[in-house]
Amino acid sequence: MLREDVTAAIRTAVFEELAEAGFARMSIEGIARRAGVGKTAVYRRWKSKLALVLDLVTAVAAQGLPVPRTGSLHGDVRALLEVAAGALRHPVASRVIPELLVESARNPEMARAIKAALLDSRDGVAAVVVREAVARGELPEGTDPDRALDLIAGPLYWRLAVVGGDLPEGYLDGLAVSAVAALTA
Amino acid sequence: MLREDVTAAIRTAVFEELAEAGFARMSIEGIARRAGVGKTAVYRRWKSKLALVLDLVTAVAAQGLPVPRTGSLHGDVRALLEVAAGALRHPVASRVIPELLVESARNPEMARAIKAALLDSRDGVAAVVVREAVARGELPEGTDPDRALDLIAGPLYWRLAVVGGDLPEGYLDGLAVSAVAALTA
DNA sequence: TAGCGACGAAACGGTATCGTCCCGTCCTTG
DNA sequence: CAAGGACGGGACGATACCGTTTCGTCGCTA
Repeated sequence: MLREDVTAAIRTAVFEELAEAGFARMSIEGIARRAGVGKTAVYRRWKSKLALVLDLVTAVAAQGLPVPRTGSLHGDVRALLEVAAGALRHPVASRVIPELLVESARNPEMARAIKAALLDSRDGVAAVVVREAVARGELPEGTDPDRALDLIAGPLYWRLAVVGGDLPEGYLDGLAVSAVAALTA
Repeated sequence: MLREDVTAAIRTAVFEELAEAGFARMSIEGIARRAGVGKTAVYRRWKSKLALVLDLVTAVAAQGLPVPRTGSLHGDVRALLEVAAGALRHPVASRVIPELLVESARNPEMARAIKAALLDSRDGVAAVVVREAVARGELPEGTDPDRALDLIAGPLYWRLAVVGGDLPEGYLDGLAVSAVAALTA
């Protein structure tokens, strides 16, 4: 039986290595070293670096994303932004997520896993939010959920993950208002 | 005297390697191989991989960005989006830009160069556009140019560079309208 | 036409990681 | 208390780059 504490130590080490060095620079040896574990323990569980990361990503994806149901488009958007900002402000996640997104441009398997983990679930959430807003008459029929996600997630991702900017007091509030205005324009 | 055709071949090879393998995986040997050149030719010009890429980035940055002056906020935003979309649709640039942005999260020197190349100049452009829109009365005084850039560039970057989506007919037009609505909200 | 210098190729010793294998220890289970 | 198995450690040959050096070729220029 594989020891669960060893498995957990490896998982943690992978996230840290991924944040610090990135997927390309990350090595099995480095992971084992950081986890205080033999290489054997890693290879006993996963057959490659890619399989390891893919496993972690899908594990995170399985948790799913809560769908906000605040009763108004603005409320839903605000809640979505709050969740996204929480993730992107996490010092490890904020480096791991862009790293994996860039890596997935070169790796179809990675792309599939990442899309399932972040985009589809988030997209699913966006689709639900849009559908309910349409039902309430807050958005015109035929509103594209993908485009809605662009307008909601794009500015926040750009600021937090791309430019590396901070998140001033009240920024999310203003962004929610702007996103709703953009959606209804 | 260093031969200019050799230098050009190396530059081209760097961009291609950067797009294909990424900064971390890219090697001087690989660059020389792709350029059909000896390693010596590369080391004769640059002292490291980082110096090489930094040099290319600042060279691109030196070209600067045209400031749109269409006379209206909507026109300026639309023009900005057009320029950005042109860059992000280029098959090499669309991979190189996110790659370097992610790399710059780990490399202060890279971060400085990239910021100067893409963000500051684009930010400068955004600042000009915002200032003129304020002067025309299209935007309230005190509008934050950074936030404006988030709202304009964010959705497009998210779609083209992060999610890897396409650019449907008329998307930029709609995005320009949405961005203006978001700015004036 | 003679010489200088950049060129491509290739070899150098050095480092890092690969994935595999073996060893001796320790914990758990039966 | 005996046995099996996962453990950490480390050696293994193989591969890929590192940055440097040497060599012979080729194209300028004086």
